[in-house]
Amino acid sequence: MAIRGRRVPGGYDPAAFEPFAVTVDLAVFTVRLGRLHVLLVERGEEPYRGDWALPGGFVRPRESAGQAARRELAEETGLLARTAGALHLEQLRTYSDPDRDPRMRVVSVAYAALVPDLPEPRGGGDAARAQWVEFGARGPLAFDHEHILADAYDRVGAKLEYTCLATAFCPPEFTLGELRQVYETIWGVALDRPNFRRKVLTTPGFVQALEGPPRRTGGRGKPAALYRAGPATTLHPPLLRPEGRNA
Amino acid sequence: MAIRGRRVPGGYDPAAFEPFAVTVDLAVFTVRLGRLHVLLVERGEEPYRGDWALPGGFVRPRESAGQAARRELAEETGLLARTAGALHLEQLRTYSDPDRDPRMRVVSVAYAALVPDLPEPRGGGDAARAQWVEFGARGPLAFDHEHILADAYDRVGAKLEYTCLATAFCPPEFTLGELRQVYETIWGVALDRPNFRRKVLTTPGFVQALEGPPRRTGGRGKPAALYRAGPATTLHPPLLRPEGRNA
DNA sequence: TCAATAGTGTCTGTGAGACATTATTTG
DNA sequence: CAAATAATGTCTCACAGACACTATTGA
Repeated sequence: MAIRGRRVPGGYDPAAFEPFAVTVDLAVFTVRLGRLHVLLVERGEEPYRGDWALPGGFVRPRESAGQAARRELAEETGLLARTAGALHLEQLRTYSDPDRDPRMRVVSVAYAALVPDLPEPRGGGDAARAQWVEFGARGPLAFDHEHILADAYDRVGAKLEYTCLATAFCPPEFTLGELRQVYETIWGVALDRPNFRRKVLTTPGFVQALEGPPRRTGGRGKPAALYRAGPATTLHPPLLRPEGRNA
Repeated sequence: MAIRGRRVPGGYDPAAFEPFAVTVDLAVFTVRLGRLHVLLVERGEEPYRGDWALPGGFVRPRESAGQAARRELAEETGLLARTAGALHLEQLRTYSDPDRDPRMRVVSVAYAALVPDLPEPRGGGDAARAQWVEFGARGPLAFDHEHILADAYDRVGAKLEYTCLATAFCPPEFTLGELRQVYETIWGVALDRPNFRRKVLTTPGFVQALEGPPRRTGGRGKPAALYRAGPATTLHPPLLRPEGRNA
């Protein structure tokens, strides 16, 4: 209560306060084969040895939490830093319960990241790197990571409604069917195809039709036109999910 | 990179990491006389001596950031802890730039609080307590607090659209005119009175009409019916501000 | 009286939900 | 052929914006 406070005069003494460790935890989502997946690591040490956990690590002395999150994301996915730098990363919130880590006082800044379907993250040659795990398929995670992951999932679902975030799950060129599948997968509902198409195409800047009439098939039916993500970042009006959200 | 990491085997050593201080900063808003106000303190020490800053303080060893924010809110407003406990407090985001405080490494978890028009915060008898300052009336704040305050303002404006948050700015019993003034003050736009009334009254659970026909005047015109905040927390569909939001 | 606010009612345009229908591919 | 997906079109209802109008107070 000395440094920023206005009640205790005199200087400040950093050593007077028990040190906090500051970490970042990442909830990295992708859509694979119509299923939502999360990047997880298996813990090799106590506590929670053998359990799954969110990837993460310490914030270094000269970096911000956002920089630490981006660095960890690049390390865990095995992507080049430049590629990882283009991915969507969003600060979720900070978890600071005094007992969230039994070893010491750790405050963790959680981030959510959305990536298109990437190759299996096995770049560095290190063992025990992160793996894609289907959302909800693995039991409780270590520490309070189950809680963080649930918060991240809620946030992502909510942001799909009023932002163009869904394109972050898609490759650079995608069909409207793939984009719709992102919504359906994350929200867990079926959307009316014609209405979805109308909504997306009439929202200025959401997607851009690719000029050359290339078409790509997603399996059986008629080939679909390709689109790119547009310049817009928010949706007006929003694309609300069918039954009112907000549990 | 030892504690949570899976690459460096062996135990962990807290002393190996430069200690971080963790603080909370509060952006406390209220509406007074149709103007948005923020709770600020004048700094009595270097750096930024004499500048205005957001109230805040250190997270103590055995409390979470949210508990610290609530404690600071009670201290700065001079309210009883029980009263402050009922106020709306929301974690905004965490600010962690390595150079945000020139003295040491401080990571700050920012909170936004919305309170009805309170008496001037002069409870404790201490000097240099927080004061209500009209939003935008004071020059740049100390540290990165100008940035935090701008983020808080954006967040509050956005949350008015899809939550029942506006009632947090009102006393327990309020008129629809007062509620509308909250929106107009924060959004900085004039709203159509009949349409606002229709929207609020047809949103289930937003407000509850008080039975006895008590009425209260807000100055000149016809007395208005009184309402209480309803049980709902979110608005479906949202109450969007006139010109598309999202700067 | 006027000015200001509360409250009611009406019209209209936008947009979303619920379809039907056609087109184009694979098995 | 059937099945699956893409794409277009149509109808309807809900709801928000833009008013007009009445009611009730204070100056």
